[in-house]
Amino acid sequence: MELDFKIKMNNKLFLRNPEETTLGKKIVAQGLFLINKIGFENFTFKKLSIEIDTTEASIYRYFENKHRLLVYIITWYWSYLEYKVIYYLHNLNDEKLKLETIIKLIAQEPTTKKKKLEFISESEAYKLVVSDGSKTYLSRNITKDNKDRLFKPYKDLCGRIASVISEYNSKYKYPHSLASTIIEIAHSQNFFKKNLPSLTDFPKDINEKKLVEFLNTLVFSSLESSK
Amino acid sequence: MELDFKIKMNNKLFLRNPEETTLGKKIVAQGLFLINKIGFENFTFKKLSIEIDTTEASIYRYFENKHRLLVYIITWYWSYLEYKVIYYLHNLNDEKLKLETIIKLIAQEPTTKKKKLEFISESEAYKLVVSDGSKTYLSRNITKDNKDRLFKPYKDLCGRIASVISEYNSKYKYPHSLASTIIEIAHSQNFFKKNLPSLTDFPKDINEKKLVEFLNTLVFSSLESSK
DNA sequence: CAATAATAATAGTATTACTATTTTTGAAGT
DNA sequence: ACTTCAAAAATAGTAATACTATTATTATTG
Repeated sequence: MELDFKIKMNNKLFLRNPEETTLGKKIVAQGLFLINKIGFENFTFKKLSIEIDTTEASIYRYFENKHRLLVYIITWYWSYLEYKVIYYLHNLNDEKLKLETIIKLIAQEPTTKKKKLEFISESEAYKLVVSDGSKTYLSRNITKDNKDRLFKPYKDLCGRIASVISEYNSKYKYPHSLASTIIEIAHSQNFFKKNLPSLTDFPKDINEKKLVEFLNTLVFSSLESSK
Repeated sequence: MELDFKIKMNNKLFLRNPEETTLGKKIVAQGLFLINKIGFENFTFKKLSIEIDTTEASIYRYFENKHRLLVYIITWYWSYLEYKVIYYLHNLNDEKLKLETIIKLIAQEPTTKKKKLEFISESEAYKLVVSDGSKTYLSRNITKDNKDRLFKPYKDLCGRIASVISEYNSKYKYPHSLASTIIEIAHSQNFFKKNLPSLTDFPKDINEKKLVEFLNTLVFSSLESSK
């Protein structure tokens, strides 16, 4: 697959654009690894600064706080995923196949490939989305963050999925809710599968096939019944 | 409604049982209000101690940290909700009606009534579940917390709902995933409705009627299609 | 009513989350 | 090559947070 595009990040997210310097890229890329390793709650700029051999204050010159770094990475992932959706849907004409493709893209953990252009690892970003993605909006700053348009990539992705849903069945009344439901459930079921398996019916070791099947039933029977 | 029961809390949750003392009950009840007011991230035992006119150290004698207090309240809510489910399903024979009742109980914010026996406010607990409920398990302690059986009430509730699902349609392959999906989506859609309305199709001011309808379609069309 | 156990308050400490100030680096002009 | 000056990063802080050890107070029992 060749994805050739440039993700434009919201500049409210950072104090200094991390893409522009070696240190900035290191903060984001290694920050992502460290958060996944020790958990967002335990993650501090101090620990990251030791890891990448710089100082706390230098990191603060790029990001206001660790929450903004989290939103930066998660937001990047939503934009990246939207591009992937555009790319994979490009040649498809069947609306059902389009939705099935979207569900797979959201629910399946990407296999690690050596990143080329991007300094952010896709598979690490997917892990972070599953374990900490909802923390971006489950915060007291949500009103301000929303005004700063930080959730635009997530809304754009939902909006795009909602359009495909409406094309499949224009009578269906809840395309946006169904779109956000697909995303949220794909991630929460993946999380439960790994950590609280009794809340699911998926075997822990196996891949996401059953989850994809579960989501397909959920989505298509809803959309069929209201045709 | 008369619910007459005693919720038995897991004693791994606290260092000293808060139900046994006036101070303990104040910590939980007022803690819940304060978390809802300022947000879990901004909440500290110091701030709570000022609010209820005691000291930080006294609160630490009851709860190891603020995360445990959060889990205490959320866990209490799951147990309370399971009792409510038992109570409301008691006289029902129709399986469809049972599931519809469950969906309503989960999705509708309870109207505040003066609590009698319980020192925890049900409607405040519901608000907390919507905004911070998932933070109980989205933490690095999940493996240890799970071993301490902290998520038992949530699992029990899901298990009970899964049973009703299986009774309605014994062929359906994902009763547990569907049960946890109902709970997670009811709360995340309620949260989005309030904070990021473009991710839903529900008008902000109106009650949960449309959300209930959305969930009903989702659940029953899935269950019908695989009969 | 003294002994002792339970409870809570005082007074700490280490870490976290930042910020102000100083130093270093590196490019531009002379 | 050498100064100038601005950008970048490091040093050295501070206030708040998340706890803990110690001391004091209160309640209970022999």
